[in-house]
Amino acid sequence: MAKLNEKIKRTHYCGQLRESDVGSEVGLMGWIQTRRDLGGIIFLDLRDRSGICQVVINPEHSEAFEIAEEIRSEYVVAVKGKVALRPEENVNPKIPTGFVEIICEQLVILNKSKTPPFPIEDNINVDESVRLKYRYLDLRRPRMLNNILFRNRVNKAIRDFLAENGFIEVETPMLTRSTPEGARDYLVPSRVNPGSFYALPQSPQLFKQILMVAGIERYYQIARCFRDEDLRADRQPEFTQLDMEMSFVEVDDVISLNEKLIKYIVEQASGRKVDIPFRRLTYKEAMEKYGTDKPDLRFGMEMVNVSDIASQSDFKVFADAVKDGGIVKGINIQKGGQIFSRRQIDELVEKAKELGSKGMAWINLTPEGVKSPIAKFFTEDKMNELLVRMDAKTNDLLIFMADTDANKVLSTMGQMRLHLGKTLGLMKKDALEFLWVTEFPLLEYSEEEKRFVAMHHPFTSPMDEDIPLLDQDPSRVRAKAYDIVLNGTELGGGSIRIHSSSLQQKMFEVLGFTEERAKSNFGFLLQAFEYGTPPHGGIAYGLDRMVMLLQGLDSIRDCIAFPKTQNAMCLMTGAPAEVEPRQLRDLHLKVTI
RNA sequence: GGCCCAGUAGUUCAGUUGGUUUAGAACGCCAGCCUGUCACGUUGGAGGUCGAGGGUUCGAAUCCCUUCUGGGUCGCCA
Repeated sequence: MAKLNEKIKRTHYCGQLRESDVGSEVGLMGWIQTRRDLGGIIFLDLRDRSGICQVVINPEHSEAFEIAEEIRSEYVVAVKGKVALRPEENVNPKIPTGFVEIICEQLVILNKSKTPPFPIEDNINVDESVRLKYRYLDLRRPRMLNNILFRNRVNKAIRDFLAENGFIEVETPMLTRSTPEGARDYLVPSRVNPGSFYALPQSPQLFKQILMVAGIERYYQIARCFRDEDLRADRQPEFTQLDMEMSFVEVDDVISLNEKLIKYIVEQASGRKVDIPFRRLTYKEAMEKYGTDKPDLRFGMEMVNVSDIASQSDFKVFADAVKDGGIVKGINIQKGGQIFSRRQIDELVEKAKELGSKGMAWINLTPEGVKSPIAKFFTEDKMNELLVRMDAKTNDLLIFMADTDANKVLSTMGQMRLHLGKTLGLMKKDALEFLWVTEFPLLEYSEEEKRFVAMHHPFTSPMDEDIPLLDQDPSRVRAKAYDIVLNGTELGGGSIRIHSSSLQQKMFEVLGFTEERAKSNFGFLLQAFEYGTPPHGGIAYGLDRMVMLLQGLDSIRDCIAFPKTQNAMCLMTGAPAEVEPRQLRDLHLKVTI
């Protein structure tokens, strides 16, 4: 094995060679994708970060030829040779470099490789655990490399845009204090302070607010965050947020700046156009029309409230639901009567029950007239009124759900809408339907804790006109909070914060914090707020999710270089692992299992 | 914590009514031949504690129990 650069200097990247390079003397370095040994002539496909090109070794160069006979997959080699145009009949149109090849003059093996456990190529079907164990090989695959490169472009676009707009990147501590509320913390024992623990940040929330008090005015950070909860395809225990905060802003300022940011990111990283401003829905509208706070707007099928008409029918299920304070909602599946057979409609009814509904009524508006098990309960007038309300046209299929629990109807119907969207192929993967959801409730009642908890977090500002309701009816207070939704997935969320220490104390009061507890957990924030806090607000994005969605991936694991498994383990390093007793002693810890 | 799916050569899988099986195939790997391949071809070869442990049985990859691992999902994720 020769020293690097002893004989060959790298002059080009494999994937960039074109017909215009024909005749030039090049030095290439990379990995062997494949060797095709025809006996009297050997072809090597050489791969580097940029792509693949073919190297030809003729027997005239006996030294190189002997070396080429030894070469195996994933050997690291250096090649010196001349770029030549391939004879017409030997062009490979499948690769960008397929018109040319390197006539090898010198070949050096820089390093050997064991046979990889799986082929380094796209479209492999290999168990993810094998890929994770050999992540360094998995990342060599073009598709994975492309995800990493894409993510890098997203990060660069973020930094370029925010720097251009006066934002300052500030790092905040990873070792911080545990706070109540929210997810389970990852704890780090302190050696110097026996019995005390740091927590890894769930988000830099408090620090970024303090930075506003500090006069930074515009902050951002691509921040690693930690939550010790169970994993999912779109959830890892450590993940990355694009976190930002601005002073002297209201909701619309944050939203409009972020629309420009997202437009810039998508255009720079993907080269795709994005129209702004995005659509907006209030939380209430979203729930009433789509049954969720993160509607997928790639398709319509909005829910329609028909409680008033339904209550006047003789159909007991409808009438009773409304009478007992519930609602009846319908969805018009356009041309559904042509798409769904009677048997498939029955399957939809089954699906509705699976989703938690007591049942599902339907009306099929066939060219011959109304066909429906519930038609007999409606007078002709009421049926017509219902059809008009549902905007029903011939061949449309209308479905209805009713319950005394209005929220249950909304959520079940919302899930049914998603099921229909999926079944009917309406969720186009390449669509980008951004949406702001605004005016979230400030609080929600926790049955488990028998008290109000913050829906977003305890520092979210109520809407000015709702502040009086804090005392009267906390459940009705709306917040200056907003979520950004993409294709039915929550991309990020934020709010205008409370900047008055008295309002903040009031908020803790409503949340049932004693004064001592508020002081001990958040005293530093309350104290900071007493020293001239500017009005401020911000937003945080799940960056892994953003990359996943923009790249059309099914899991954030595919855009994280070294992700963890569902058991929160790293199959490559074996983390987490036991430690030496000495380390535990230093930390004053005793393991009890 | 609950539910569901999957663990058999390096990889992807077949084999599961318990016994003609010495557990097969493809790709990969190794060796020979081959001067225009690019899924090279061709001839031959090696390679397995059937995830682990226990049980039932004359006999277990196959049935039962426990457990581990990977994935999905509900709970959880301010």
